[in-house]
Amino acid sequence: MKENKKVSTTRRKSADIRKDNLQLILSVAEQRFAEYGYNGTTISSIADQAELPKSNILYYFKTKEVLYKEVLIQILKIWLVDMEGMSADQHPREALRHYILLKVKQSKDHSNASRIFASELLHGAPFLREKLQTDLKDQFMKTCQVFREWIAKQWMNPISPEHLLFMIWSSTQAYADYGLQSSILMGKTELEESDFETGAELITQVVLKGCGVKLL
Amino acid sequence: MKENKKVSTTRRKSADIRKDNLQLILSVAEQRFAEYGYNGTTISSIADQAELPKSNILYYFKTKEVLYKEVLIQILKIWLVDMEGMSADQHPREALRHYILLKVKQSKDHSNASRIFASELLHGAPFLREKLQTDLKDQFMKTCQVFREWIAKQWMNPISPEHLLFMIWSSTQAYADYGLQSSILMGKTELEESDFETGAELITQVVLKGCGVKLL
DNA sequence: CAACTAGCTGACCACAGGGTCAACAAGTAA
DNA sequence: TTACTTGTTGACCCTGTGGTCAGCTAGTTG
Repeated sequence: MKENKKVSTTRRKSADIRKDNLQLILSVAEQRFAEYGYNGTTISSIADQAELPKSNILYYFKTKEVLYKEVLIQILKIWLVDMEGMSADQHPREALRHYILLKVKQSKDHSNASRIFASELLHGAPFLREKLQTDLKDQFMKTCQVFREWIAKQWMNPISPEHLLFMIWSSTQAYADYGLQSSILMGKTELEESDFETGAELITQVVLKGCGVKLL
Repeated sequence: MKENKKVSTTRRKSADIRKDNLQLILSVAEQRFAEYGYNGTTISSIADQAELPKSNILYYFKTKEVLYKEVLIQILKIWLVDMEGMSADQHPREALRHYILLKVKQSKDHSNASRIFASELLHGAPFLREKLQTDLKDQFMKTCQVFREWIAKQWMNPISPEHLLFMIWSSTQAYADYGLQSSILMGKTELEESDFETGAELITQVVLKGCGVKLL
């Protein structure tokens, strides 16, 4: 916004530099952490891929742990927002269909984020413990409450809301976590758009019918 | 078996020593790898927990990678055996119920093994690639074929066998992978026997109804 | 018993990886 | 321009870790 004082080289404001670099580093870090896990990822490798010196990474993120946690926080936000979409006044037919579709889409479009999250849980959530006990638990209980109200309205059979939610989470999440292996088993190099669609549709059908939700 | 020549200390045959130590190391390694992943696990930590000197571990397993692979192989075997249980002449009502129960039980009784396997898949199966493409894929296709025959006999609705199997895998597997987090969300320190039962029952019901399998 | 093999282990090494730091460059504000 | 803040970086350090090795002890075999 300021005038171009001296040379024609693009001058960048400090704030912009900061913002851009933070974003670049977070994005590269997400990829590496997803592929190699926390311990398998080195700051150097992130630096290389981001084409920045290692010291520069450490300038923006004091430690590797701080960087990793930052990545995790971003991911958790997405998770929570998705779940908020479901409310008791919607009919489970639409609400569940929409949520399942959304989760599978997340698995496809943000597979790195999904996988980091899964890996973190798998190893006992050493970095996310507190957040889980507060933020995620809150939303979890709200969603279970929604399920309970659907049951009360006889819109679905009386089944355990907690376990149902686990089932939906795990089966949708699988398209990120095990997408690569699924494709191997089906003899492809990677899952195609249509696989995600088929998967989402199947999960939706099985869940709705399985819960006794009236279709149509 | 030999006489106690010198002191009263128990004399052990070389073969026994070898067998015992291999077993001990594999078992400890399984725990550590499950909890901390491949890169997060150090040979020293395994040595400490097994109460053996580090060098002794390296005496039995030339490298960390060899040890890890050995653990993986054992796990894959269990997976394959479980799946073999299902055949086309059984009715899906019983076969699926049994398989789901079995998988949830595996998640409970062999949660470490299950988690290592999941973690390996999550990070692209760098050590298991070939085995997946051969052994697991074989069994996968056989099982899909079983599903197809059930569909042909109109014992279940015409749905994608591949995706159905993924759904069963992921939702049963979740009781190992995310068991700890599930318990946090439900306000417990760890999942109880009854949680596994409830989970298995819910998955069974949802899958059977969802696939249009006639109950009873 | 002697000769041999299998099991065991502390000392050691090379090196990778997280993190520090001091000096310098580039934007900012007066 | 000057003074100050923010960004950048190579050199450096230290810990931890995978792995080697030489020498030891304990079982095995004749």
